[in-house]
Amino acid sequence: MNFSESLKKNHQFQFVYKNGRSYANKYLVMYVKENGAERNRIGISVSKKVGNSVVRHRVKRLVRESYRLHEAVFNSGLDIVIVARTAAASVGYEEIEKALLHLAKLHHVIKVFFYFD
RNA sequence: UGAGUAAGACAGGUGAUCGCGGCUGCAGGCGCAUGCCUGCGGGUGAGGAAAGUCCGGGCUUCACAGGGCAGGAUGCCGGAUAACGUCCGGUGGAGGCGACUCCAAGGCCAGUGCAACAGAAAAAUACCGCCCCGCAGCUUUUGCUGCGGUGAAAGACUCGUUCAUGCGAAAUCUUUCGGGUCUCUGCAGAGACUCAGGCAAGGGUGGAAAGGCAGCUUAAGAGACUACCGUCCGUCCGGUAACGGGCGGAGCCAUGUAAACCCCAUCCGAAGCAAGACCAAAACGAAAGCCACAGGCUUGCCCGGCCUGCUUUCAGGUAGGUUGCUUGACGCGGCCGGCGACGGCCGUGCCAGAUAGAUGAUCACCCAACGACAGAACCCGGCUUAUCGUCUUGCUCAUACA
Repeated sequence: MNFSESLKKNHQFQFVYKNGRSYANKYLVMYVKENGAERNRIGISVSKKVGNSVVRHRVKRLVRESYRLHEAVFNSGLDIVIVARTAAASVGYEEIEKALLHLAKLHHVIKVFFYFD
């Protein structure tokens, strides 16, 4: 991804959980914390409650794809953690995409011109 | 055609756009350099179970003269294999009309233990029952009904067995204790008389009841005896063997359970890729050097010395990185050997190697249908479990036609 890296270490996730703000809807939970850098860092977490290995992997891909396609409209300099909830296992790409953008609006982390879309 | 059975193959496809991990070509940039970054291409990228982690092996490190014990696993026979609890071919048993399927299939006549409940009784017995005997009643010819029908100890004698002590068996006799009936008397007690039972077929209980079934014998019955079947023993033949078949003998010391202890035979050192190997920041440790710099102490000051410090080297080895990491008991094709598992030879191919973990999204078309179970993590051989469906081949049964 052009403008983003991924969060990898457990302590990085824990830092965002403790210090970031969070919003949630039916399918996803989003934590956001400014990191002071130019690039965004994104972490996706899918617990074992969601399903077996294949299901978890698929949800992760859908979330990553949704972010990738809308990467340009996000503000920069953020650490974002997205946690999938159990309901996300049974829905397709479109629902995940809507859920992601909905949470981004709640956080006010997307660029203004997107509101007039 | 239908039903079934066995073995095997596939696991949505094609195109377009955007996107990801290895590999690789070219161009540009950075760097002394192994290389790193960016862009544009090429090619490649999850499974039949990748799963459960239940067995077996390779590989790695540690341990190890040899032997034994303990512990664990396996358990009809022969073979295959690197090895196996797997596979193949047989044997025996169970199921199915059949194709075929299933089997923890060594030993309870080595020992010990257990067998709840039920049932009379669980390895010993007698509840009902069958027969017999005695008494009473009825009938009075058979018969029917009711009640009852002993044990223990010691000694003698006989027989069998033993060299003998002794042990065993059946009948008889004696003594003591005991049971029953009758009589006497004051409830206690005394006296007399008497003591004949047999069978295990059938019923019932149970997972299991002393080989099965038929006959003979009998009062009733019983391997007490007889035929057949079964069991056990011996022997002969066939087979590498498990085992099968024949002949002869023994009336049959006798149930189940060894996924009860146990016995017998065979096998097993431990831990795992977060194994292991290499490079190696920071911090810590050791040694040397330096007052060129800063601070403190020794002093009122200087020199000198010491500590912190700084520089260099070394050691261990953390974070991190590299490697192990995919060419292998490998795939495909052919030939040969073998009933087969499998083995040999030749040709040919390279087919994921990530490290928080790469395969996705959207659109269109095809198919009856947007499709089950499900994601590599060192690598193999198996087993087990999950699974929407599609297809191929062999065989069996039924029906129809010829």
